[in-house]
Amino acid sequence: MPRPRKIIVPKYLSDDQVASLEGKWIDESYMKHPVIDYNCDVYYIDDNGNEVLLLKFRKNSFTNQLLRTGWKSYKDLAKPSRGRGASAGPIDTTSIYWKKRNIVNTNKWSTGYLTPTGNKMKDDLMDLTIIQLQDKIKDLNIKVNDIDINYKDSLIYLIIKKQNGFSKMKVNNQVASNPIGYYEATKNFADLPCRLTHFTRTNYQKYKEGLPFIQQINNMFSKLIPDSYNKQLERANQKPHLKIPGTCFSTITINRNFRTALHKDAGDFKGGFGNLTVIERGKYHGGYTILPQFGVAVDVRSGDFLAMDVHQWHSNTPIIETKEDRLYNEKLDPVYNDNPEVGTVGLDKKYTRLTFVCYLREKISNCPNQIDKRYLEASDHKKIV
DNA sequence: GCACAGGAGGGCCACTCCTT
DNA sequence: AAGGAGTGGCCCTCCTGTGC
Repeated sequence: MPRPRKIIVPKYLSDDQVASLEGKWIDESYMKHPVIDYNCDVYYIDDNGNEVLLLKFRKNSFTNQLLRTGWKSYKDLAKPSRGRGASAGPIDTTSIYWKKRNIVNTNKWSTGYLTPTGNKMKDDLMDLTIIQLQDKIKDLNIKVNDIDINYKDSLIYLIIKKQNGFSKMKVNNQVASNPIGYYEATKNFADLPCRLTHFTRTNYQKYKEGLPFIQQINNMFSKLIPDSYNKQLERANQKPHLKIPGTCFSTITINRNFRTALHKDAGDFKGGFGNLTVIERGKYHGGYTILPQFGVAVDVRSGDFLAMDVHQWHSNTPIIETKEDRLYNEKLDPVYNDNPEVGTVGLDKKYTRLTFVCYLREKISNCPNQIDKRYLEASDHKKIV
């Protein structure tokens, strides 16, 4: 195998410029270099003029047998989620998912919505005349500006808001993406301890069966970037009961047909690298992993390995089905039976692009050394304990 | 440089409806 | 009756911006 190519890139966008693109779609126009689809190490020049490793990419890093293992074990584990933040992209008000709902307080990639009670209020208020609505506004002591007072819609929403018909929670576009493996304590909704995530526990067999695939991701990381690997392994070994066996990872994010908008990964070990691979079925083009600040993009395909600094802004270019791709994909035996009416982004497609991002969650190291065993083992489909 | 306020983030599960 | 799938609510903590 030829020596991997080395590329050194400047920052084409300032930190502020790239940050302002958070949550936005990034396309191939941000590429300043031809797409990387060969073995390659990319370094960037930081603000002090130092060469810093940005990514290492290696083609065909998995045997077909391991890819089959990964596919079989994990193809169904990319559960739809409304909480992926900026990476889920701007709220697409025309999408199947949002057209079914009444959304409010929409801002960039997150939005509120009318609760079922709010929807009911809306139906009832629609029947009123503007005069009746204005009276209601006065009765309820709602402040209203000179413009809104003349618009039925505005008045209706003001009344619903006043009567608590807005969701308290904000959500993002629904995409097929969720964490598998271990998670630190969460004290917001429920008081959950450090644990194996519930979805991992209810799919425990599949999770276990796929581990040889995950361990190969680990091995690639170890081989390519030994310094960072050892740092991360040492950190992971502080909580051996909360790491994926035979790896330096706590957690894997599994995505299906998920084109991410611009984001930085949150929650992972600051000194670590994100380790990424893809398993695909059917045909598509694009979906490059792009770092727009540095003008580079990588075409990560089935069985390729990418280690990258996920604390830099990154995204995916559009995933395209050409006419030929579509004809081919139409003839594939279906392996999923998703209901496209639900509107989870990407699940209407016949091709499959599974991505695996393996990392160590930063706060795992704050977890206690003793954890109730029930949070760390297989579960039936009932309550968490 | 600090205190404070306000907003954003977010995994799990109860509930409903439907299928077997 | 038991399950799967879809839907939407739970509310604390962290982060960021602002004003002193």
